[in-house]
Amino acid sequence: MPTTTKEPTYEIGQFAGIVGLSAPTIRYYENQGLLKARRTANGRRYFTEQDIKWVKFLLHLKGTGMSINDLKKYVTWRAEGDSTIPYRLDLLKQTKADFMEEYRQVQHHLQILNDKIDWYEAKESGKDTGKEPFADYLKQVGHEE
Amino acid sequence: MPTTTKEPTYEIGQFAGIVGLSAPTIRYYENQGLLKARRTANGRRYFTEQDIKWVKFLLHLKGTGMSINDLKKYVTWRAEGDSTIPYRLDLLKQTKADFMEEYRQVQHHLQILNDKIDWYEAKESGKDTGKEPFADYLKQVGHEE
DNA sequence: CTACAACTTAAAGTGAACTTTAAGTCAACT
DNA sequence: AGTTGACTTAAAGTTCACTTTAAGTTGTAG
Repeated sequence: MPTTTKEPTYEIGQFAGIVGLSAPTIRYYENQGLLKARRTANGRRYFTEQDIKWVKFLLHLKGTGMSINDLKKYVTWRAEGDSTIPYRLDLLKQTKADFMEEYRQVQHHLQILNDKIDWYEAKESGKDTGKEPFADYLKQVGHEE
Repeated sequence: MPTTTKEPTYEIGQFAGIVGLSAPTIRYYENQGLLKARRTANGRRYFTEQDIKWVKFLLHLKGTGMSINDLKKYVTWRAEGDSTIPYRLDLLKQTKADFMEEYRQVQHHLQILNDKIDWYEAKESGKDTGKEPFADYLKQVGHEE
């Protein structure tokens, strides 16, 4: 008794929905060479579970700051086989380094944003109490660099 | 003995250098209403230490994800006085909420990136030893969502 | 068998945030 | 006084990552 359940396939619309992109974006990615779609006899694209995993992986890389162009490089090298692993590794490491740098800066930006929110909240609550000991506090939180 | 040291002022190029933007970008920001420049008798812009602080603050907000349009709203409300503080606070809080959401996602993306780097490094070091116990490891780190 | 939704293509359009260009004015140095 | 570099403007151009359009084909439900 063959329990060979055939792997499900998806047309572009369904596939797009699953990976959280639009159908045109999927076509765009295919044109950019980031993914390749199988075709039915009538020329319609269809995708597999593997494709879902692949796109999700690409989106993770993209989410760390890799541009479409970076992804293209990666995909091209990947297609060229194991000899390009050092290039791919360098690219990923550089991506990580850039990410970490951005991360640090963004932490600082968040700090300032939080300070400002606190500042406004203190000011608002002060408005209600009628008191205003905020002139000093104001200076204190005056964003020095 | 008057120690009244006059506050230094900067022309657009110097100012741009200090805040880390280009002169055209400063002009662009001024056109967008994000900052206002004083002018000399001859129509040249000049900027003060206050302007430096202001732009740096804007860049911190921008760095947390606020668009030029968001910044415009903020600046407009700010110019309208204390009555708009609730709007400004809402905008900053929403910015923070969006930021935190993005932050969470990006943490996950980084995790995947790190996994992949580890995976490539394991593969590379494996190539040198000649051993290959990586088939299993490979599957383990096969990015499930 | 006829709707109608979902697919196909190539090409043009969009929005965000600048950047570049062109033509001109002005300040500072030798 | 002349050259050079920094400024002035408005407008057009650039880049990125899609999105929209237009015209046509195909699969399915009634």
